[in-house]
Amino acid sequence: MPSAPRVRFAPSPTGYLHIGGARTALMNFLQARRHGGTFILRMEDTDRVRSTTESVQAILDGLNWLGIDWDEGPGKEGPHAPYFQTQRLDTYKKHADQLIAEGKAYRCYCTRADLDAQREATEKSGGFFKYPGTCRELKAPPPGRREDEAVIRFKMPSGDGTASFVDKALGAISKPYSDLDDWVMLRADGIPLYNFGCVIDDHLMDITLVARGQEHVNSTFPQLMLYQALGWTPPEFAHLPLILGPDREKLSKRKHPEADVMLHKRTGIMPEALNNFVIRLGWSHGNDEVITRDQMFEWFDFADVGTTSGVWNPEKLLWLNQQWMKLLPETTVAERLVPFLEAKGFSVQGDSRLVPLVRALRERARTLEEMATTASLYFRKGVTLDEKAAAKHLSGDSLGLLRKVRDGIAALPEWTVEALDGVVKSVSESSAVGMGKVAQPVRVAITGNTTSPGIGETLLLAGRDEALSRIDAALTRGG
RNA sequence: GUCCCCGUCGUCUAGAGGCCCAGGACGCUGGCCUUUCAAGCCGGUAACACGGGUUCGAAUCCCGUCGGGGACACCA
Repeated sequence: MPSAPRVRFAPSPTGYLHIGGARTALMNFLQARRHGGTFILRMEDTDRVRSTTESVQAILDGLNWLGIDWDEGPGKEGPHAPYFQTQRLDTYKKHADQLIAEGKAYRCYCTRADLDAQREATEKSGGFFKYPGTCRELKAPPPGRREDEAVIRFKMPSGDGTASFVDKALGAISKPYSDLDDWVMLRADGIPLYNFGCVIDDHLMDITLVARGQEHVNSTFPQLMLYQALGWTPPEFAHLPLILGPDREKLSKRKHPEADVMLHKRTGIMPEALNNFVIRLGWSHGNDEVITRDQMFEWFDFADVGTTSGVWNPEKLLWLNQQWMKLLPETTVAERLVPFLEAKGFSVQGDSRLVPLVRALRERARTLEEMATTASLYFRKGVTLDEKAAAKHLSGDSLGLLRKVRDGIAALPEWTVEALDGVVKSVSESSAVGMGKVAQPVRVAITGNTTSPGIGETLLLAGRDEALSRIDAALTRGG
């Protein structure tokens, strides 16, 4: 490979950023960074009915959230602008005209209705439809038809050759010409189809390596034919394994909600974790699991990409997310937690308990959303006691112990985890009972339940006033 | 249906002929730690799809079978 690769991600803006697309983008981005190359973002917005500007924005937002930065593309006009295919129409026309002039493409006047009928008939009889070349040798429009109504088709080379290429991920792949047909390059309105726009742009943008999902391996063959017809050297290709849903079918927007990158943001997954998870689907570096961005830059190479499709594993994503919550600075996690708490109606901006909260809860939550849910307990006024827990821990001798703890902590000049724990410990010792016997009633009084961080932390998190008031309420209730 | 690609624990994977009666991770599970719950630590569970070759030797190479996925548009 040339020393400075130029790679690209070319999504079609017909919806949100898909998880598979995000991984393709990530890998291309990493490849560029690792080898000092350039990463280009190009919008293949040639599907007139489905492409929307909202989708363009959604894709940009998704990439930004994941920290995947492009060097050339929307908002970063470079030497190969524009980066929207619908703004490059005259370029496509020029090349199409050239191909027609050279006899390598031709105008086709067949109507869609005719073609559809033929296709249906062929398929009904069990075959697979190939364009029969009806208009291949036409010199002029049929009677009553005009040139500007025609689509332009690529003329496949005749004979029994074989198209082949060496894929960086899959190895040698080939397909006989006889399996290919004369495909449409340009619609009558001048808007290109995928195989045409893609090749023209990849070449003009000096792309050296095309890395895309495996669903594109078959379209590589007609594209190769086009490079040949144009006299251009094709780039290298790397076809990445697919990401499958739990049903083992290709992750799709329609059937799999987890295909939406931003859904994960909303459920409290962090970008570090999502990138980490997704890069490990189809690629690995020895036994490494938690991988930082810098390590990705250092290690990633398309040569190490696998060949087998991977199934989406939500459990592992969750595990990775927790690993990342423990790895990232507490303050960073705290900042990210704020919106989730605000969504629950708590204004916590600047609250001094945020960082201690993260410290206590990140070992007990796998997502920011989960952490926020648990954290709500400490921002609310009062608490609802779980009946079973209260019956067990807020009765009899326990209440006496709880009272002693209350008196001890109320007398504390300053609330710190150490001081608070110290009170519980001394009550346990002076009363000659185990720590659990003392801590559990306090825990139930504060959280309403039997599980929480360490008892000192729990008290601190609740805050002096709220903690005392909850204990009083428990004492009152218990008689 | 045709073509293309793929096939190691339930899942993600290591493995590029002997280091593998197959290693790691998630999950599940036993234990330790412990004021609860986690986290952490230690241990367990579980796989080379099948059949033929090639070779002194195959998870690794070849062929076949079976299985899975993908592509077959004036979508990308």
